[in-house]
Amino acid sequence: MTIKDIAIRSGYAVGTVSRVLNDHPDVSDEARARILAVVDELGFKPNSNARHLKQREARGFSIVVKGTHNLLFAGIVEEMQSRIKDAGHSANVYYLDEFDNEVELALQVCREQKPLGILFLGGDRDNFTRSFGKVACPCVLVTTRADTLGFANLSSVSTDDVAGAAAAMDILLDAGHDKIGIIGGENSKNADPLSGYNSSQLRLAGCRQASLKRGIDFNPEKQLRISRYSMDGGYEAAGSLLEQYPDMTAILAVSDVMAIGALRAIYDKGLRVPEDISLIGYDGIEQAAYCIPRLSTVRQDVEQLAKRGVDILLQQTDGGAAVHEIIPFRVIHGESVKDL
Amino acid sequence: MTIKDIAIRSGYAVGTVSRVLNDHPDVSDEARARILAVVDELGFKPNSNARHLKQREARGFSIVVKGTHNLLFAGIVEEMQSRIKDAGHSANVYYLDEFDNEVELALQVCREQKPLGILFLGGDRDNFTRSFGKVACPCVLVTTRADTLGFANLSSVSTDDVAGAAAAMDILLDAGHDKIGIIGGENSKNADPLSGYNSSQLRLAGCRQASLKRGIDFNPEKQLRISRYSMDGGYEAAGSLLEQYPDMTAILAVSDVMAIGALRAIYDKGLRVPEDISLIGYDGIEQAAYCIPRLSTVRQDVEQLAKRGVDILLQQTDGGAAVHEIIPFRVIHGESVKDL
DNA sequence: CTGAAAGCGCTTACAG
DNA sequence: CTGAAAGCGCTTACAG
Repeated sequence: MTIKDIAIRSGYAVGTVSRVLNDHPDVSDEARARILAVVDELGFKPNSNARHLKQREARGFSIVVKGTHNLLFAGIVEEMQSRIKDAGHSANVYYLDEFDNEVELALQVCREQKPLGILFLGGDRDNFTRSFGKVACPCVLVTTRADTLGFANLSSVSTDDVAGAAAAMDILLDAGHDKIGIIGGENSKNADPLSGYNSSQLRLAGCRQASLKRGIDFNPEKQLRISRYSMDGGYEAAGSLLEQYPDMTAILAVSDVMAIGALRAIYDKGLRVPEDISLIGYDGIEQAAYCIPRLSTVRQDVEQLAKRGVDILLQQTDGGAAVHEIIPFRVIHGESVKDL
Repeated sequence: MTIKDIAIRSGYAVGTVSRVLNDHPDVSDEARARILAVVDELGFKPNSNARHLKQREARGFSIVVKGTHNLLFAGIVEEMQSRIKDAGHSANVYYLDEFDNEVELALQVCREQKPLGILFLGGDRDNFTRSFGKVACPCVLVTTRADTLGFANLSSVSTDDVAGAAAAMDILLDAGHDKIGIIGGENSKNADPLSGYNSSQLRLAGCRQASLKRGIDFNPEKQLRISRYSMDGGYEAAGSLLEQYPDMTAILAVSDVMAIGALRAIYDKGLRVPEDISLIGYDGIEQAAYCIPRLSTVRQDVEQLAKRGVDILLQQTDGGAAVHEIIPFRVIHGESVKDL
């Protein structure tokens, strides 16, 4: 069934049907009523391929989510969708694998859907450097800084990863720990885990800074393990630390998911959190609060990241300049850190 | 940039370019090489709107996932994607909200993408009854039975929810528990939680059967709470049970996610699992194994569900008849159930 | 093996 | 306010 069937059945031309379907103002009430009745009766749905193929004007927003299973992003997406809807717009969400190229996907979306703007949840700096120049619409990168990328149509809303990780580290240091194992997150293969702009790299830099500031040596060889962003990865990494760094008294993981894995690894070695090993995560996902013991962590402000991301995108769509905003994090004191 | 640009630049006609792009056999090696070189040089990507609009023959498979955050489905999707790829096909994944209509989405996908077949992860029986008749391609419903729906093009691969829940219940009963609180899952509003074909309804039926079989009364008023499929929901439901059913010694939740919430609720009341309250979940998601204590649960066989789902779909695509297969579940003995 | 042309189902100036 | 027509970027019989 096509628009043509509706035209025949309603006695109007296809152009008029199209106008009704698109809420075009120049249509008589009579035509609108008649056509909508037929559309309803036949259960007609326009073919969006044809629509997008022809449509030149941009409509709706797109949200590109890097990492299907990312629990932090899951919360942000929901919040964004409802905010976009509240602003009277529609939103399409695209999920891609953690290791796929989000900018290439965005390029395709631009070509084929012509969105008013795009929100990126997470992003790999290299992908942006390489291909973002070809994206024309306003975009906001959420949870990752984009100020140093220097694109005029790319804003960002993020948490200060360096400061956040330093704050997490400070919790452990303040509690008297100075033998701290650290679990970093895997980025693009063979990148230096300690320098660079990806979130794990920034967080590890924060850990090191916090250490050095107190005159405590930071020895990656001994203290650091790199892991996938998964419970399984955290489990392995913590296991390795527990074995090879026996006088360690605390572990910091740069994501809660890995911390949850570490928690179980510690128990499986016959140790307890926080009695034997203190533990702190990062992100502040819902699950952290359901752990036993409740996980101490640094919470990224999901509501604000979503709200400001959408606000800035809407603003930029109206011709505003790119903005780079830092949203404050919050330290969550759970039950997983013990004073020495 | 369009196929026309490639045609001009390569000196061939658009038809030939299209043939090369679609791996059509009737193209000279010379033309193929020249055209691919230009495509590569210009970084051309065909517009899939135009492609799908014109294309009559079906290509690729679609996976429709009901519930963006469903951790059980997440594992299945990954497995399916790799199996479809191994079979030399492509797969598109569509995620929708738990409360959106998956069959309507499938209908749109059929109209616009013309897939060879569709895998549904989760499904609401009412939606299928109402609209699945309009879906023409072979489909497989995964994790939910479809045999009683009676559609010739709809197979299913699922776990026996009644037997699985009865097995979970038996673990508690065998351990000597006879005052068991039960957390059911929310379906379509104001449905009877105890009769019907949705997974929670079937699982609750299994719980009741297992109870009655031992001559133990099943009193929904006292024993049953209905909850959203979330940690938060499980937390609330368990809290309510703990307060209003004080001599309860065990809780069964029809999903692990709710069980994780219940676990924390029990601790927050100053009680311990399994010393004071035994706990068992359902599904066997990865997280259950990371809980402290490790969660006892009934595991759905994710690999087999994915494998058989894909196999049956491929088979049906070649003209096979609809098949309804039951995959055995496995009882996982964690650390969360104590013998009384 | 290749080209020219019709057409997929829409939207959108252009007339009237 | 409405209709007739061009055209979005592809694919696919149909000739040759």
